[in-house]
Amino acid sequence: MGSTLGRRLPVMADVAKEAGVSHQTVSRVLNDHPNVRSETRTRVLEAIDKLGYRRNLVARALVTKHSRTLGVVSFDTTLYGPASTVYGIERAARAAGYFVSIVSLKSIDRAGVRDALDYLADQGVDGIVVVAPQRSAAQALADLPLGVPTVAVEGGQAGGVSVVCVDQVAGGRLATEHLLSLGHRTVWHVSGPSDWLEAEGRVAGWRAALEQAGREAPRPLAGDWSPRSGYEAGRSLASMRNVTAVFVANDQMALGVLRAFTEQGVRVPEQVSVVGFDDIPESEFFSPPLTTIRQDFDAVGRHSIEVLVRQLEGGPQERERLVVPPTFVSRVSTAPV
Amino acid sequence: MGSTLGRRLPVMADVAKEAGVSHQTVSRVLNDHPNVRSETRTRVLEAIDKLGYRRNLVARALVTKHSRTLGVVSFDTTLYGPASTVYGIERAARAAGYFVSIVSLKSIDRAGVRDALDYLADQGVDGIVVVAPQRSAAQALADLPLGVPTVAVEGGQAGGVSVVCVDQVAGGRLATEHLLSLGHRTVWHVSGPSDWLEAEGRVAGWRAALEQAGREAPRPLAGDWSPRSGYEAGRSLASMRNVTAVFVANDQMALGVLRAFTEQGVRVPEQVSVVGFDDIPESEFFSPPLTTIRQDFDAVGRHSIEVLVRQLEGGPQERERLVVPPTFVSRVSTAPV
DNA sequence: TCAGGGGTTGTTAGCGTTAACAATCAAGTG
DNA sequence: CACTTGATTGTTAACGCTAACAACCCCTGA
Repeated sequence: MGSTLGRRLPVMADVAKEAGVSHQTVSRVLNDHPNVRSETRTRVLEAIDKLGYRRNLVARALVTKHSRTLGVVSFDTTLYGPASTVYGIERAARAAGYFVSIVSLKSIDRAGVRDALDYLADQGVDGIVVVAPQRSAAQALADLPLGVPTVAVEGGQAGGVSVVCVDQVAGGRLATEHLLSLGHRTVWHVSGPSDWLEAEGRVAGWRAALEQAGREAPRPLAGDWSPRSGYEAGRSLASMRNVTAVFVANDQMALGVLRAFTEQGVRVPEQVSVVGFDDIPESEFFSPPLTTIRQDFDAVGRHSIEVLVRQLEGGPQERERLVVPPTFVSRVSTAPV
Repeated sequence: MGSTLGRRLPVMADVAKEAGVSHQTVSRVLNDHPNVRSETRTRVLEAIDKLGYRRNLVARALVTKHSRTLGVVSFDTTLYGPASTVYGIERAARAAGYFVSIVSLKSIDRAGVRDALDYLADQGVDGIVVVAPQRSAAQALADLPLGVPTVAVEGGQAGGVSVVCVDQVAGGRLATEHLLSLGHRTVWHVSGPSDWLEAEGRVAGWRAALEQAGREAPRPLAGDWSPRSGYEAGRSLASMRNVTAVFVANDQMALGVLRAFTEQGVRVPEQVSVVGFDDIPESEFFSPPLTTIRQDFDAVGRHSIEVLVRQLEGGPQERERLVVPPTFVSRVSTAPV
């Protein structure tokens, strides 16, 4: 029994022998080199087909120094925002012919980000996308001397690397101006955690709109993005007499606010108007359906890959900064005073 | 100028020279071989440190035939369930020392699954986790002769491979029995798409509980997991006189049902009781807070990696089938008749 | 004293691919 | 007809690592 079932997977040399050519010619066919006689090409292709040959990408990566793999570092991909962004990234990367290797951090601190980056660099990724919504993550990026092209998503002015983000300030402004245009004296704000750049941007936009209208900005109530923290903020708000309009920094917290108001008998939008942020799929079915600011996470994901691939394939580029505008989504949680 | 700044990354040979040993000894230190004099070891470690050497995992994978990368195929990681599962998988894999490469499908059909699997196999992953909630995906798995160890999550009786899943039937039963115990005559059901195994399991559990109690099962209304489809089912339900209890196959649809009821002036739980499924973070803040069945996605993710790693490192194993029990979460959307 | 054996280290040969260069052949050029 | 040119193919040498084996050390015990 010359060969037991030690069925080794076929390698390039096997194909070469089968087709009666050299392994290099097989390589040429696989890599679409111009100078291969079309007859030879078909012969090779047939051999490949017959043997069920699949090129070994690891060996290829070793010699080319390119793995065609991109790394993604993200924070809690359980949240709708990060999940959608990563989803967009993954699809765009695949469309561009890259694999995606993911690291989800449960907390983003300097050390965590550095570890993740090291981990990916070790694996030999060609480029990295860091979904870096927290200031600390953005900072960690700044002082990393890693030799791999990197793009930051929501990374503020993240040092040294290109950034793709949604214009949070414009979003905050949009929400606040809408409320003001409805005749509300002022607008309260339930913010995200203070070390998140997105939270900061929304606060800035809210404050700017208020100032521009000559209104005083009340003290914002700080949440942590969770429905529960929104609920707690909502209870505070409900107990105050003069609140008629609230801009909540994300839809999940807005849900909590709505719940608190309902419990306290505060009617939305009759007594208080509420605007959220994100436009998660659920918002349309809240009670009442939530007016909110929509972020195009998919576009953010796609753009980040575009920028990264441009850097990868077009040689060293200038740092880019790509800003995606948010849009206003009108539903029923807001009404004139 | 002998060396321009052609700063090549250091390789093992460089470390070897620096430490005055052979490259093989460096390899031995890196791989924790027992027979290395501790003095030599420290010398090598120092050289590694000094040069900032990092082992090239691609070269290593080429010779060992192991990439220490696991592939994950999932469906729409934007949904809470898949997202949480993948999150659990990723963390468990990393803890076990594996990288994770992800492919998110937008629609799961046979061809899509096959492509994804091929794609990952090409990349040289050591094992694959397929989050295969649809019947078609599970079937695709059945007739794949791929040589890579694979585990299916929610894959029903997926042919040939080990499966980790939540006991959907038990969940459906739990929900229905709760409603029945509250004195409701019968329980209506808003189901998920019929080609999803999870949907099917929940229907089966609901039907079994009803039968066991000697009640007739009304015709289930089919949804597609989205809040909108729940909303539509809710409108139908609201227009019917005899509905007092509804088991909805996921929390998002339950939100839609709640919304429809609110619009039609049907009060929950006073007039109708509603039970959801999943226990997403928002459910607690629905109006009213939703009684639901909790799935431990994190545990599912962890277990799938455990099973896979066991297969990877312990040689060929028996097919396993690991079932995670769901739990009942009582809130305010249900009440006695 | 010398054979035997474990601990420690070095040498050599791949892993499967692509890059660089050499070789061959047919076609055109003066 | 010798000579360049371009297309096509083959040969050889890496890429950076680990496995297998060989070599050497020092210690033991007869």
